[in-house]
Parts: sequence; C-alpha cells; structure tokens
Amino acid sequence: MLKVHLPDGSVKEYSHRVRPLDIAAEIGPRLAKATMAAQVDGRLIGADGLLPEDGELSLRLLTKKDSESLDVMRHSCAHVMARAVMRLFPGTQLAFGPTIDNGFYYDFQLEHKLSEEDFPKIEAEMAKIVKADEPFERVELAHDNARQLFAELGQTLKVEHLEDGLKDESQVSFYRQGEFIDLCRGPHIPSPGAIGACKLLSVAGAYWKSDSSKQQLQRLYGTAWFEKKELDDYLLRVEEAKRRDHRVLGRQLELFMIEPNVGSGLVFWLPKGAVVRRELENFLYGELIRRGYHPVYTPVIGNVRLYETSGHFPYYKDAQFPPIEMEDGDRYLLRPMNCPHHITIYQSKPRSYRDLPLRLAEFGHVHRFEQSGELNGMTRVRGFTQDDAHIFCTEDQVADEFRGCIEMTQLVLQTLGLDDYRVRLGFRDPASDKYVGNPETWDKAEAALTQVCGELDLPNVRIERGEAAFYGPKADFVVTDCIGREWQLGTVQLDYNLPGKQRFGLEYIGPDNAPHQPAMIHRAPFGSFERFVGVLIEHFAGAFPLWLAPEQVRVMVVSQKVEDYGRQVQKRLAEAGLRVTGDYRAEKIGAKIRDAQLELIPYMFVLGGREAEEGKVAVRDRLQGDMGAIPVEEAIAKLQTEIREKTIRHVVKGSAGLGHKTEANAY
RNA sequence: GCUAGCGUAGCUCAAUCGGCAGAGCAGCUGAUUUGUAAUCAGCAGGUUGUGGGUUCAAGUCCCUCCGCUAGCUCCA
Repeated sequence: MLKVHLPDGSVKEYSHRVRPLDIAAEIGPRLAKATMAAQVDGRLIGADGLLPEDGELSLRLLTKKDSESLDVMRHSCAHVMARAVMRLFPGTQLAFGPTIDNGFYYDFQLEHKLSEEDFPKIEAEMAKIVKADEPFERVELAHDNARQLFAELGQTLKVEHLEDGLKDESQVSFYRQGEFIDLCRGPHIPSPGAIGACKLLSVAGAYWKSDSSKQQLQRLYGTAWFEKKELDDYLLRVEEAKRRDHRVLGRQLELFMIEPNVGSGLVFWLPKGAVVRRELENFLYGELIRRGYHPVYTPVIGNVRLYETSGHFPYYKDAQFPPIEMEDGDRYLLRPMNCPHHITIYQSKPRSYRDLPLRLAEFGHVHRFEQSGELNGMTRVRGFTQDDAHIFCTEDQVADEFRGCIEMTQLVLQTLGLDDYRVRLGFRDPASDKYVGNPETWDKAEAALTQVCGELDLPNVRIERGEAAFYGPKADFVVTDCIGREWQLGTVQLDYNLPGKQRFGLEYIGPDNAPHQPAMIHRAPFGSFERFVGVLIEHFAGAFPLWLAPEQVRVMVVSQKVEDYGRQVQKRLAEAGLRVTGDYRAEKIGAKIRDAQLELIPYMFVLGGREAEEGKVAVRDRLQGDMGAIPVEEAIAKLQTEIREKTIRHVVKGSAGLGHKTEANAY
C-alpha cells in the first residue's frame, strides 16, 4: 500500500504500482496533459517514473507554471537537437548535453564543421521532431547490456563514459525517442510537443570531459521556452545586456581603450575613465588609512631570484612575460605579484611583536601574460593594478585581521551597490601536487578561515576544493554581472607558507625574546582596478553615481545671449569642487539636452533669461527630467550632499543568470 | 593555447555573380539665437587589418601572419 500526500493536503492510497501521470489523470485529464514532471519528497522524477509499491511519500505534479519544469523541458530539447543533428549528419558521436542557465548545450564529435549557416537546417529538423511529438521513453539496462548497445550504435564516447565515469553503476538508464537513443539519467518531459519555442544560439569548441589534453568537440548552445513570447523576451534581454557591455560603453563614453599596436590586454585609461578610477582610489585610500594601513611604493620589476624564492616564477612561468636578460647574467621579471616586494620591506629591519600587525598597502601594477583567448576588455588583461595589501601578524591576530579584511571588502561592495555576489572558499585539493607547504599548515589555515567566515554574515559561502592559491587558502568574492557572467573581484588569502623557512623565513621577536614566524594575509577588496571598473561599467550601464561620474553637471544656455551668466555659473560650480562643463554652442536647447542625456551626465543646469535675472538654475535630472529652477547655491548644496553620501539612485537588480536580469537603468 | 566566426572612414553599417568603395552619426565651415531628447546647408574624411597568390579585373576567391568576438582550457 502506497500513501501519497499532495500539496493541497489531500492523501491518496494505492494498492497497485502507479506513476505520477496516473495520479494526474485521476485528478483530471487536463492536469494529466499539463504534467511535465513530478517531485517526490523534493526529488525530481519523470511523469512516467514508477512510484514505490509501499510506504508514504509527498508528491508534487509539475506543470509549465513550475520553474523546475523548464529545466526538464530544456534537457528534452537538448535531446531533440541531438536527434536533429544526427539525422542531418550521420555518424555524429554524442558526448554530453546538459541544461545550463537559460538553456542547454550538447557536445558532438562529427566530421562536418558546424557553423551558424547550419542552424536553420537544424532548427527546421527540430521543429519536425517537436511537431511529431513522439514520447520520450525511459529504459533501464544492466551496465554490460548498455555498453554493448552503445558499442553497436557506434557511440564510442558513451562507451568510454560507461567504462570510466559510470563503471560502478550496475544499472544505467537511457531515453529513447523514435530512432534516437541516448544514455541519460533524465528526467524528461512526456513528449517534445510542450517545447513552445527554441533557438540555437552559438557553436563553439569544448574539450571532451573538460580536459584540454583530450580531443575537442563541437558544442551547440540553444535556449528553449514554453511560450514564444518568453523566447522573444529572453532575446531582448540578451540584446539589452550587449548594450551595456563595458567594452562598448567604454568606447562610447571614452572611459578606456586598448590599442593592439601597443599590445593586447594593455589598458589605456582615458581622462574620463581616469576620473572614475581616481575617485575609487581616493575612497579606498581613506579606508586604508582609517584601518591602520601604511601606503608604500615598490618597483614594478625585480630580480628573478625573488620570484624563485616566492615560488611565483616556477609556478607560473608560462603565464608571465619572459624575464629581461642582462649582459651580466642577471634576469629581471616584470612583477606578477606585489607580495615579494612587501615581504622585502618587512625583512628590511628586525621586527618585534609590538610592531604587529604590520599592514603594507600599495596600488601595485603587475603584469601577467594571459593566454590570448582569455583576454576580455578590462576584465581579463595583461597589465593591471591591484588594490593590494599584505598584513604581517602573529598567530593570535589572524582571526581579527582576516575579519577586518572581509568587512572592508563587504563595505566596498555595499558602497557600490554590488549585492549580487557569493563567497568562494578556495581550499587545496589534497590530491594535487600544486601546493607548497605541509598538510598540517594547510589544515590550520583552512580551519582558521572556515571559523572566521562562519562568524560573519556572508552570503552563499561555498567551499571549493582545488581553488586555493598555491601558498594558501582564500576567500574570493565572486560578483555576477549583467549578462550572468561571474567575476572574481575581491579576495582575502591566508598564507603560512611564504613567511615560512622554506620560502622567505620571516621572523619577529616575541615577548619571550625568541624569534617566531609571522602569518601573512594577502587581500584586495577590488581585486584590480581594471576588472573592477569593467564590471562597474556594466553594473551601472555606464551611468555612474554622482560621486563617480566623470562629468557631474553640464551647464547649458538656452541662447548665446546668456552665455556670460552661464560661464559665471560654471565657474562657481568648479570652485565648489564639482566636475562641470558648459555647452554654449549655437544649438537648440533640445539638442544640448539630448547630447548630455546620451553622455549619461547626471545633472544639467539649463539657463535662460529668467534664470539669469533671478540668479537661479533650472535643474534637469538625467533620470527624472526637469526639476524646476532653484538658486545656484541651493543646487550646489544638493549635489554636494549626493556626492558626500555616495548615493546610488538606481541599482541593477542582481540575480543569478541572464534570464532573471531585468532592465533597470533607464538611459 | 584550442575550435569556430569576424576584420570596410573616429563610430554604426552598406557595396548584387569578382566589374568605378558608399551612407548615417561624429568632425570642420557657414547660416540660424533657439526654453527641456536631434535647426539647415556645405566641406572633408579610405593603402577595405598585414604580407603574398589567382585573375583582364579582388573589399569580394585562396594562403600566411596580426587582431577581435563566442565558447573551451587557464587565472598567483
């Protein structure tokens, strides 16, 4: 006897084996038709999944209205796409085809080079399959039989996966739809007729089992929705996201440029971008001084020996610009990190426990030779400036110092309205030989980090093995941008290894008059100015809050007759410390306003004969339009308050994935 | 680095089958003196990423290199 609890509180009992679909049919034929999948005690299963004979369970029938159904349908759509590709290109080998945010992909191995020109053909074939609406049938087979089946079908990648990843499974499942059979855990929707609208998005290379030493496959990306309108909305959102791409806005708004004749991945900060950066630097410097950091400046190159000691050179040789070879045999490296230089300052004189914690801060420019395919606007470059600092402290001070770093990072993100982020605790992978130091030291560092993070109110903390730096574990702040990409920005890293005897052998004299080894914390709340500003441009869609805006207010005159008054007001605003320009062209006021709106200037002061007579300015707000005329000094005070308070007047509503990103910044 | 696609004026893009490189915006000059998102007219702007090849003829076809884009791999 099986007891089934339904969400409405009702309970049904069965003495025979039933499937969710049977239960749906019992409730009503419309529901049976609408059922896409089911949830049993919170676990997703297919509508045709046989429920146990005895016991008690809670069942939810999932229809198109339930968000869980969307993923199930998209996975089915991946099968439909694979079936279409196999029909069009016989001999296609199937790899993996999972669901991702807003869509799905499928990896294939085939002779034909897929390109966007093939998309219409594939989509047409998919449409036929959807229209035919043949059911997805789940079949379970013993491991050996499955292996034999896929060997006969010539699906060698699937056979390899059965022998490798699934070698311990005694029984495996696959799904059949017409002539198409695929090894698959499921679940699927009952039949593809429910796929309302789907579209192929792109094709790209991907390595078999994510291993760059293995063969490269062709990956087709697609998206699918229950309703055509949802697909259209999604495509609109993608377009909107493209418009706020920091590379596009960076050029339009003259914030930065990258000139291939100088070098890939090397950033030029143009005057307007430099203003944004300088404001951020000033903000950070204020915080650093308040928190007892000492700013330092150190060389941007150094003898290779230094980086051999730190380990950076041997570990990241291929990702660095090659050393400069001198005639006397010395070799100098463009520094890839600032820590060895700050360590050198620490070592420059004997240190007492009374000096600790010692916090050395530097906006240090570093160079790394990133692979060409990794370069991306400001977010992945070959020369960048870290808002770096290194804290040298005693064992007892580690927790407090670490907490201080996390809090400063949170303050920074909060100040800029970046609240869509998660914290990744990067720990070592015990199986890897990438890490320096002994396991006990690592365990100590990881335990300290876990404890501190546990005490703080951090969102979405997740431990990821294998994500540590080679010298220590870290807490990375990973921010999601407007098109659903994640960027590692701030980082706080705990290091017992570089100060250790095997590396730099740092010491301080303790109260017991004996030498001790200090601990080190590496931290950067922004990560790098380049990447941070890149993400910030997308976050604000180029419309910075007043305190960051390159141009805060533009004075514009209705006619050149009031130019003198305009210049007077402009001068007064500049004296008050505002970043101001004036538009005195022989243009109509509408044209001047339009230009300023497109340049995303937060405030416009419109001046005509009336304002000149009364000593006022007509304030036009970029977001709200005409605010009416007020005295000049009142307008200045209003803007100064907004600057001082770092007000954010419009925030992108962050959420995971492009599908949920909604347009928020009107511009 | 790998796979695929793409490189035309400062920007966004056009150029039929291989047949005289073109438009809008921006820029410059002149006229206009304007009240809350584009006034009008004129002028100028190019070694079609680079080097080679095929052809009577190449922006267009082929090869090399460089760069960019998407994804993969990597990220101290």
